[in-house]
Amino acid sequence: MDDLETRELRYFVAVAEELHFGRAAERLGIAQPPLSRAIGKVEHRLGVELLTRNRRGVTLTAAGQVLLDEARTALAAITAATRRTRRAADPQRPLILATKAGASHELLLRLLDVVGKDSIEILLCEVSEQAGLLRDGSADVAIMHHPYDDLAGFDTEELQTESQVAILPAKHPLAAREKLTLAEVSNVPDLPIARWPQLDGSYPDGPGPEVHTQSQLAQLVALSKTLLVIPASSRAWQWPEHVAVPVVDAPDVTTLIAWRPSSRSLAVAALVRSAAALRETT
Amino acid sequence: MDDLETRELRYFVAVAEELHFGRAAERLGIAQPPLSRAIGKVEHRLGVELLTRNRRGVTLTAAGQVLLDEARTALAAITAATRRTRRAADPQRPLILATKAGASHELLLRLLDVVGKDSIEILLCEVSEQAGLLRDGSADVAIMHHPYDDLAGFDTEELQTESQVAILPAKHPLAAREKLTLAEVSNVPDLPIARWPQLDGSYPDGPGPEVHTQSQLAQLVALSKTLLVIPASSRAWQWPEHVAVPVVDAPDVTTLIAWRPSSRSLAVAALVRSAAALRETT
DNA sequence: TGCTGTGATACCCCACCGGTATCACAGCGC
DNA sequence: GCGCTGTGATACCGGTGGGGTATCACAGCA
Repeated sequence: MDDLETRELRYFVAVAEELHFGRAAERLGIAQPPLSRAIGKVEHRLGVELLTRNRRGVTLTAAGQVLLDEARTALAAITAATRRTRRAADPQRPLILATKAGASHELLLRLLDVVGKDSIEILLCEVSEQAGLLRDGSADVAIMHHPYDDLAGFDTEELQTESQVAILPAKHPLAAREKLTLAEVSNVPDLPIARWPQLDGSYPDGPGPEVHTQSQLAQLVALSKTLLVIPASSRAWQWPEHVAVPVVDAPDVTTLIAWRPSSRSLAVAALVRSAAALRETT
Repeated sequence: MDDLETRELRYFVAVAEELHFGRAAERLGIAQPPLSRAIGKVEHRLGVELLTRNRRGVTLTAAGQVLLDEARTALAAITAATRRTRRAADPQRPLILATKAGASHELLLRLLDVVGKDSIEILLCEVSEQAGLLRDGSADVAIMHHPYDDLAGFDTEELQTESQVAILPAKHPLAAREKLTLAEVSNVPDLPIARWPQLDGSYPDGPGPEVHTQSQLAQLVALSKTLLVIPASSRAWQWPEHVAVPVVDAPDVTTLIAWRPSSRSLAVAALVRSAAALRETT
């Protein structure tokens, strides 16, 4: 009836993200007039104003913001449909496991050891990307970390629990300490906590540096610009310029294996079983 | 790039559900040849065989089954996008609360009393429909019941916990009992447990009658065809021909209020707060 | 007062969706 | 063996509409 077409969703997301018809059109590989028309038609069909075109630029209305969120998830579902279908048709497809680089490294090695390296493909991703990769069909299972990652909508199995350490520049006074508390690390004036981009791509206010990848963060710690608190097993973080100090009152971090509840894949179930068995033998 | 169009998703779902091009075309309001072409084109683009056309009928391949699931959720996301956008643009929209008819009736009345009847619209639905209504934007919040309903993907707040009762035909010998156990009610030869349709619309095997609405079930109990075990507060079930007997070892049922985690609506948050406050004063 | 950069409008073309007519083929009754 | 029926696929054709170019309207700004 008045469902939006895939094309219209893509077009709107492009405009809403660029906030500029010309650039959005370029990104989409079409000319600007058809784009204007398409967006106008969507607004007319919905009976809702999505964008306010004032002199010098475009802004989202509240309804437009809602549609941006919804359109993104709808598009993810659509690409997931083709991806999962293609993969379902491939007889010897390996499972794809998404995990943050460097996190729970030993556990991952043990898991690979048990299930065999060939039956799984590892997809290394940046912080908190796993949920999106599971959702859009790029991955079948993911290693995630409570309470860091958003587990909403996934089935999970706990694998291990561990304490957290502060990663500090080796030269910093706090690096010599035997142990630290959250209070001590949360307000170090010369090592402000780094700021990650929010869902809309903007950064929260604060004194810390802006980062969007793990390696940036590692670099910034080495440069004595920031500190961070992470699970003890995140070995990839340990540069020579880093020192890890236990944070005694930081909440424990649970490593979990997560998958989509609607997945009926036997291979996923077997992998989860293997991972859970791994936990019990340790 | 090679995302499926909304139209193609709808077409495929229709064919996959009907397993018959002619009927599917009729349901879609188009002629059969364009439908055949469209499906063929999708198969070609994906490089995957979705349907096997053998003499006398069509069947889904494994990949086709995957696409059917994925396409359904993608379509739900698409319709949700327009619905939520329209609702976001409506300044005095009431919240829509989905709930099974008759379940947690008193609690619902108290909630309406607190927040005001005009700020909420009640959407009565059949068993386990709430999740779908939340997902496709038909409802903003839902009253759900653990462990009956699938809470995956939603944020929830517990509201109350209660024991369960067996609903029996008044004339049945077991109806005279003070209390019952799960073992006693689970294998009564003349009152077999009713069978609900599964996700694919088919019914599981078993001796019990097939049902797909609550009222059918209530009727069947009154006719001495089946029995059921439900939360004690489900008052709407209490026909004159019914008797409720406590089932002492049945697991407690928790009534929850559920909403989509991505909802940033202040009204939803306020409603949840009101509901939680209701719990504490009781 | 131009100049620049923005999105909207005017107009044209052709790709593609959907329609009708027809085919290919398998079951089935005789 | 013959039609007859019911299935999905193919052939062809016309109209809608998406995309293109050219241009406008208008606001900032030197």
